[in-house]
Amino acid sequence: MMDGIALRRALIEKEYGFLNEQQRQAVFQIEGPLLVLAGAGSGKTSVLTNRIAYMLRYGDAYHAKADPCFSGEQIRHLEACLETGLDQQARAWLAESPVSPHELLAITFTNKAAREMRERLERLAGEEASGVWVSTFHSACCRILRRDIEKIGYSRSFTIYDDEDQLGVIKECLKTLNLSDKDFAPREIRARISGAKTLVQSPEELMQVAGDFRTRKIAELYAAYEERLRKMNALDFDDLLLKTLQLFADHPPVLEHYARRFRYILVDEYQDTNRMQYLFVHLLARRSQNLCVVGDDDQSIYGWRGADISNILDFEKDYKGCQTIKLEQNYRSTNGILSAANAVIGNNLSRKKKELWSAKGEGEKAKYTRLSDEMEEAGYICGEILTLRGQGLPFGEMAVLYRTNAQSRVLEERLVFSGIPYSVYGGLRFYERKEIKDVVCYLRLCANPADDVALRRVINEPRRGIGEATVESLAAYARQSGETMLGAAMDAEQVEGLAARAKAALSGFGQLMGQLLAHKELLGPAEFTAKLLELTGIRAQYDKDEDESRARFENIGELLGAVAEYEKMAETPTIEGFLEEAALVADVDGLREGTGSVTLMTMHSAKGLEFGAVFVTGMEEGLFPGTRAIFDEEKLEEERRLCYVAITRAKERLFFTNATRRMLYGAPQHNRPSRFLDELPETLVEREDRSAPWPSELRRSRARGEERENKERRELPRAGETPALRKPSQVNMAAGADFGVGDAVRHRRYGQGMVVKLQGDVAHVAFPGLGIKEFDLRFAPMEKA
DNA sequence: ATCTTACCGATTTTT
DNA sequence: TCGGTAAGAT
Repeated sequence: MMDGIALRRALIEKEYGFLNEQQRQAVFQIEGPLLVLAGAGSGKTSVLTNRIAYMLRYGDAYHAKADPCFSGEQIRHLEACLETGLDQQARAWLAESPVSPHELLAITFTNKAAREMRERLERLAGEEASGVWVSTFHSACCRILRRDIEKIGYSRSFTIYDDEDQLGVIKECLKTLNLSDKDFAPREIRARISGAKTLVQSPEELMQVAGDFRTRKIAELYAAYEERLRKMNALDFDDLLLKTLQLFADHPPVLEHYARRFRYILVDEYQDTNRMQYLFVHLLARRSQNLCVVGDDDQSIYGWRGADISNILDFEKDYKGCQTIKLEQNYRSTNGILSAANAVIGNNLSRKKKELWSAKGEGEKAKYTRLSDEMEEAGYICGEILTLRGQGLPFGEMAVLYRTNAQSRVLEERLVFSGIPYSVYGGLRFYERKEIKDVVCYLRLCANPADDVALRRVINEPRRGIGEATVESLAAYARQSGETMLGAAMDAEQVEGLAARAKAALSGFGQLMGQLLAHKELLGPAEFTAKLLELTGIRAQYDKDEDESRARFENIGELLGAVAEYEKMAETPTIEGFLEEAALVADVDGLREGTGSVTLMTMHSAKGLEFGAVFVTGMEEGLFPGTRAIFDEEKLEEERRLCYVAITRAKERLFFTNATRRMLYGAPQHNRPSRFLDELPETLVEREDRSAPWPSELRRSRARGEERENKERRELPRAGETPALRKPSQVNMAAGADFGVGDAVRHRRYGQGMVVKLQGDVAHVAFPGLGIKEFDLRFAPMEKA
């Protein structure tokens, strides 16, 4: 007969019998650090949610050393349960000091992941689940900061700036520092500042490590940027984490409070954490050591935005006594697809070895097809899509993946032409639309009168005759009087050097804001927003009989709907609360699932999704892997991981395509097939070359017997006409040197190459590792080497 | 102040 | 090729 401990274990194992051995191990291991290396499609979310549900219900019952001391009657009942399954009674007896919901913190990267986890958890654990903090890094930090940010010198009503707002601030800073946005592209500055913040580097620290003039200037910009943000009581997305770290560092009792509270912490997608996120988790978990991280180093594809893969690779070093569990059984794909994925990723050196397998059969072979150009590629894909549809696969189960968004256009054209329903993922999100952002900025200005960025945006929206010059005078006045711009606008009469008309316009705006602020006190968020639309004239502005106006106002209607929805849901609804939701939960109109259309998206955004059939397009050197990755081993490995992610999205069917010749950014490219294709074993892929010896548009026009127009298209050399007989003036006018086939050349961007073909003004130049590119010699920044 | 035309530059993206 | 932005016209 079993003892109490063994019986308890047996029962709990039975209760979680739907999980595999490794998954169960991960669920039951709740004390101490735990690293779960979850391969693609290995049931990671299931482990995460079941682990939480297990903790809430059973505590540490599986590993508990204390004898449960069951009575004879209990034992009889429980043993019966071993056969029949557990009932409520049995479950209650098994529990061993269950974890309380408020001791749990589960962190994800995206709102979508948080929502999914919360939903699944509620299904598993019911009511109790609502007490668990399931949130993104950013919203967890936001919550912490709303409580205590005053301790580090911000007001609790701080505003969150998105990247567009950031650019505005950076442009302002460039002016103050007298720097040109030509030399310091605002987007680059933003990336550099974000990079520094991600490394938890202050402006001073950046200045200290700055080796060159440029970086020193960037450090100055960073300092100015920080100062501006602080004045405006605003935080950017990085600040949500950074300021939380600062709060923890400067006020240990605050950290103490959360570290004590969150005895159990789970982090999803750990391979994507950056330094700030690592530290945040580390600080909270240092005391309890009950930290469970789940991730897959092979799916780390966000290194370029600060994700530090060594966080997951070094977890075992950081957390002594850590348990590591690998989930290698895949529940998504056929073995053929998994072997392809394993083969590709096996070429990476810095990784934890994993080998995916599945209980599904071998499945259909993957198919690689080489086409002539991107139009042919798109056409081929449409053909295959229709075939698959004919075989009964719904459109909604198919995805076309590409490396860059620019590739989607041609695909879309062909899909429309073929009458295939599709939806493109990516592009402008709801809260980034102009009309929405305008309204949101009015709301923001009402919530935080110091939000000068919002003011600049709305002060002349709709048009009320306040131009750039007026705004700059206002800003100057505000700067020297130490007021906010709104404050300055409210006593516009004081502002010097302004025409009477400008002053009048400014005070008009000031009065408008005064009215709005008064109404804000009296009305609920939804009513207030409606009022705002009237008073500002936004409603009137869009009240025109044009399609665009109507569409934009419809969006505003949706925004009103979102405010009303928020008002219904929130305990104490406020404009501030709504704005926080809008800033952090930007996916009101995310990808509509189950719409029965083919999905077009980048390989990056496909992470976490799955489809019956997947097309991985543009498999070309220079595109995938991209030019920048080819000479950089680390970047190349990240591209390879991206390839792995793309492949593992497929459940049943997998297609690779590429084109001999591709128009990219208006310039024709000739790329060799991607090296990732070479890494796929011959036995796993069926290869077909459908590329034509001539460019397809040429073939088409020939077939139609058309005359080729000379303007854009180049003439092919005709028989009897050699390049040497061409008028010299047409050859290399600007280049100043005569090029011939076989010449070594140096291109400003691509470096050393060799001319392989000359057609009039067009030279075909081969670059090692990059393939052949075509240049118009009259303009190409290229010289003889 | 606002509208129109010439340029430049260009992975990947969430919060 | 496309879109966003900067200088020029009205």
